[in-house]
Amino acid sequence: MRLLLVEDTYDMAEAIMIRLERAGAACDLARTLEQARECVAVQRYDVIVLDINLPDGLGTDLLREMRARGERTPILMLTAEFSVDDRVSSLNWGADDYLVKPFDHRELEARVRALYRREAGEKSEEVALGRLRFNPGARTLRLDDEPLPLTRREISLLEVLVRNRGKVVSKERLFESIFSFEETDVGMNAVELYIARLRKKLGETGVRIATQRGLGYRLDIDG
Amino acid sequence: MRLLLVEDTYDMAEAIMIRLERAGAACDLARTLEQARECVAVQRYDVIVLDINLPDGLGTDLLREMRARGERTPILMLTAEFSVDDRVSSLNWGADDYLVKPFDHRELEARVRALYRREAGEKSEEVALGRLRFNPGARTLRLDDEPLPLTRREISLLEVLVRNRGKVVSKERLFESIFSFEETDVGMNAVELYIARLRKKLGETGVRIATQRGLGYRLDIDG
DNA sequence: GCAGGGGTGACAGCTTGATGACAGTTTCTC
DNA sequence: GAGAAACTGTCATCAAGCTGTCACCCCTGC
Repeated sequence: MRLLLVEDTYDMAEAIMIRLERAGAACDLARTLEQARECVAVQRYDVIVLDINLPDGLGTDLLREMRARGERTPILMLTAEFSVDDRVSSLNWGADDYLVKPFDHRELEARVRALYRREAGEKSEEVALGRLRFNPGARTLRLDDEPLPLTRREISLLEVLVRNRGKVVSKERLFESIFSFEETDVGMNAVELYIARLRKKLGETGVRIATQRGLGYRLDIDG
Repeated sequence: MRLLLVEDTYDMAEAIMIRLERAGAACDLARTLEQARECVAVQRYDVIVLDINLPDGLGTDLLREMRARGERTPILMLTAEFSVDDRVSSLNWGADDYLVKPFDHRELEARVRALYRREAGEKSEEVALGRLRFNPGARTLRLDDEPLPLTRREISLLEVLVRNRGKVVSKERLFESIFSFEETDVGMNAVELYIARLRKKLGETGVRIATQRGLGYRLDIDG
């Protein structure tokens, strides 16, 4: 999941970043509205977490601009205190959810995940893949009820492939979903590496990753 | 698709070229207005991507010249920052679209493709060819829902034939749509080769490539 | 039957992807 | 906090697939 966090206070931003990254998101941070605009122009995000109070304007401005352009990226607003005004105007302008600070981090994680899931139209959290069952929220994979341990990166990769199972996903797209701008010096070879590692772990489970030369990879399920 | 990119900054040009070429376009690069004029004089393009700020003038000058000559080649303008002036004058002078830098590369790809498609008057992205379905954007071909893998060149060739299905396309025209000036040392035999390879892959799918001796090739659909 | 364009198999060079080994880093455990 | 274990990403090497040339054959229309 590629995520943009727009939040100016250092401590808050840091805390949220750490949590979301641990939860497997490739997470970019913007400290100002201006930075956020640049990020949004260059990168497509799965979810945006947007603070309302920013040094150079209101988060709702960005929200409004994006919706005016027809961008439907799920956006979760953060508001410093419970303000009926903020809430009403946010939802009016097309925010998908909002959260009042201070909040429980697990709450934020759950809501972000819900937005991400809703975007893909998945109803339940767990996805059945032949003999495998994948739970992106809990970040677990099981083979016939037996846990099959994967690392953070492997799960991030698998998550994108599962969301697009049966369809080809380009290597660039996979890269963007796994690595944030901060990790931009990572080579494209890393994607190939994790594909290889995933393949090895998936083994003969009936789930395969097919290579489409020059186009990308596709997750196929036997039977 | 034969495309001209007019862009002076090296990195930007490089990045765009790589993307568009991977997307199957035969892509010429002009670093100056002067170079661009030469290209346009010599070669017919399907789409032109034109930066406004160039070392020896404004992209809008070229736009104006071409429109004055009655050339209707789809042109997408690139502008360094959001300037209402640029936008208004570009669209006034007959630009077909514009994009503000920085942008998401997929956005550029999608817009270029939209212009190309519009030029041919295609409404939807996917084209039905008997039992085959061809999606030039995703660059996929399917036979009864089964993917039929083609290589980059094969798809580029097929794309031109499909756009002109039922009509004869000259070998020179096919050559120009597949190879850019940089690949000009490639022999005309290469077109024949790819025709042969395409024929082999198409097999008995009801889509045939007929040879019109001395004139070119024509894509026919049975039934 | 002959001239010239077109078709095609074989091949060599190149690009892209796969993978083992390794070193730096983080995380876990005691 | 020290040591161990696991995770990450780079590099080098290997394998597979794509590309375009060549050579040679086959048609087709005179």
